[in-house]
Amino acid sequence: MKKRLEELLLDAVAILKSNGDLPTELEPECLIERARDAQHGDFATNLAMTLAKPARSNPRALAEKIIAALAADPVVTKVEIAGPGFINFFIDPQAQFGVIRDIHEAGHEFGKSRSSGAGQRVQVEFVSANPTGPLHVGHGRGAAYGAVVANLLAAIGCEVHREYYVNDAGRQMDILAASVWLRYLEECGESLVFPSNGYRGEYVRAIAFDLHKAQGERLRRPAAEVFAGIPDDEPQGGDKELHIDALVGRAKELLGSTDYREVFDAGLNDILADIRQDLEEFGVHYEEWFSERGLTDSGAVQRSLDTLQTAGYLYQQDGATWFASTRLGDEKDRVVVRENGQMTYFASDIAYHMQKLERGFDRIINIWGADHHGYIPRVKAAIEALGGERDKLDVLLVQFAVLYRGEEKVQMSTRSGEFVTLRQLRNEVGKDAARFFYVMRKSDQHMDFDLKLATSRTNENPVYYVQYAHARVCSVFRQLDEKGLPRNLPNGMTHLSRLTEPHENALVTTLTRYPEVVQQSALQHAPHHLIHYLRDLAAELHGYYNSHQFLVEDADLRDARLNLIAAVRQVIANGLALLDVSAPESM
RNA sequence: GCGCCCGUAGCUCAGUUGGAUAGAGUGUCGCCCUCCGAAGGCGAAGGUCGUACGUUCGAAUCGUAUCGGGCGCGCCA
Repeated sequence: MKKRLEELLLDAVAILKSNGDLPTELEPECLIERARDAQHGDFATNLAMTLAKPARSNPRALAEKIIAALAADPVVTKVEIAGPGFINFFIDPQAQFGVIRDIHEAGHEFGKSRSSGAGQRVQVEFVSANPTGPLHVGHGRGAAYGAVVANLLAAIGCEVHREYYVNDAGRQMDILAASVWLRYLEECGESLVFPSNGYRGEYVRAIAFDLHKAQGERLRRPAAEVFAGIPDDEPQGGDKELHIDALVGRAKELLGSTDYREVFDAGLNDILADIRQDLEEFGVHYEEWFSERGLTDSGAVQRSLDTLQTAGYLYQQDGATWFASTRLGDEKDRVVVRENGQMTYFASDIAYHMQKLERGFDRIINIWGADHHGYIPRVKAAIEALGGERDKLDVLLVQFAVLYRGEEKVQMSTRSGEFVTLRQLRNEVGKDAARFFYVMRKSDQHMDFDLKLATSRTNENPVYYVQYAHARVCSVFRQLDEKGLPRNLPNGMTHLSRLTEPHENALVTTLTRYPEVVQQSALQHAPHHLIHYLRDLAAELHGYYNSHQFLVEDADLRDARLNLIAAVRQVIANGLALLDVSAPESM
């Protein structure tokens, strides 16, 4: 419908150009918008206002000329000029009823399109939390957001590749390995002081317990030997970083590389398996789990550095190797190889993005916690230095959610290991509410997540509100059966013109908006638009339900109304499916 | 100190990329079940869009300044 109006307008502009009323070189950006207010008709354009200045004419006069040049269309019942020069279009309500047929025919496909995505290969990397412990509620928002963005992109025709970057190398993982081993030694009966900077969570003990069961005392070393000559920990007046690093070194030394790897992998595999299961249960699926360690093993890291070297972006200073990212818009240059010869995390990330480029994605989307925003310029710089286009990469930032239980803020502390995990959240509020709440707000905005509200089974809860609309339609159809009334679907389609109530016209208009909403949400990576739409649609359904009886005597009207509410049910189900929230038949 | 994000109804948030009288939900108050599910609906009240200049036909939206809040500024990941 939008397109149709745009064509009408462009034709009119062409006529005015040939008349000499408009300069021929003018390229109008034809913007048709949906009117915000029903009084302004269905669609509006500000064309006359934007063209007024170059045409050296006043907007309202120009608008009249445009309207005069406008070809007649049976669908358009009225065109009028309003306000400073808007042209408002009124659409014949009957003309929109086709959407009910469309929805019925397309079913769960309704709302999907191919035009804007057009087979683009898009990679979406999200969550990618270090496998050093279970996912917490902060990761949950990134998980829900990433999964829905991926669904939305797929719905507009993109070929989506969902990926989790596994940070299975690096210092944090070594610290985890050391933590597991020390807990294992305790399991063996050794007595020791656990490092303040180690991973103190209960899950580490569990891993150590299993390790002890599997390996017996084989990996045991006397605590005295382990701690001999290790610099003091912070509580003893030392440096906790030096302390833990020395313990990592000692573990490698005493265990040897094979056994150390055994301990390391025990931690990694156990936690990764937990994360995978957690996400799986949350409805988050990946095409690929990409290993950081694999980048080093395959030589990709070295290769990416060589590329930068040849391109002239690397230099030596203070014994380290630096990437001259300032030349590509970063605030300072970054170290890629440390003085001690070790690669930095950033070096792996350069290699990872090189791989992303090499794999030929048309677009690369990274979803990060908002606290990483300072990291964007250097990654974009790396992409450019590697010969890629920096605009291929979109970094979408997700702010952390602050949890509340009613008025009361839920305290979280990573240090003590007593943070609220995603699993705990799911157990408390359920998958549907968790997913809905996480994407209800604009992603780069702080949000308050009220656990009490998410679990409440009342009208305050927006999840139930939308789901209830779906269940309510299902209930009507159950009633139809119970009353023994027939339903004739084709008959309803031929009598859609019986739908003349304002509620019905409004609902039909809202239904025609759905594909636009999906498209807009996808292109803007903004699932909250979809949520708002679903609430609007549910609200209109509830309003309709309260003021009109569907199961009326008049079979033609009844069939038409049933087709309408069935279409509403379908669209709600489709929207909830994109969110991966269930659409229950009864509640 | 520098950089990025954010200040909209009592509270939580939208605002279609510069458009028409700034909108929802919730809370408060008043109504609506002999009727397909009241987990619902209808109505009322509630605003100097942080503040001040500026850009133009027109600003919550763009620019500058300022106040307030968050985050980031490692040879950590």
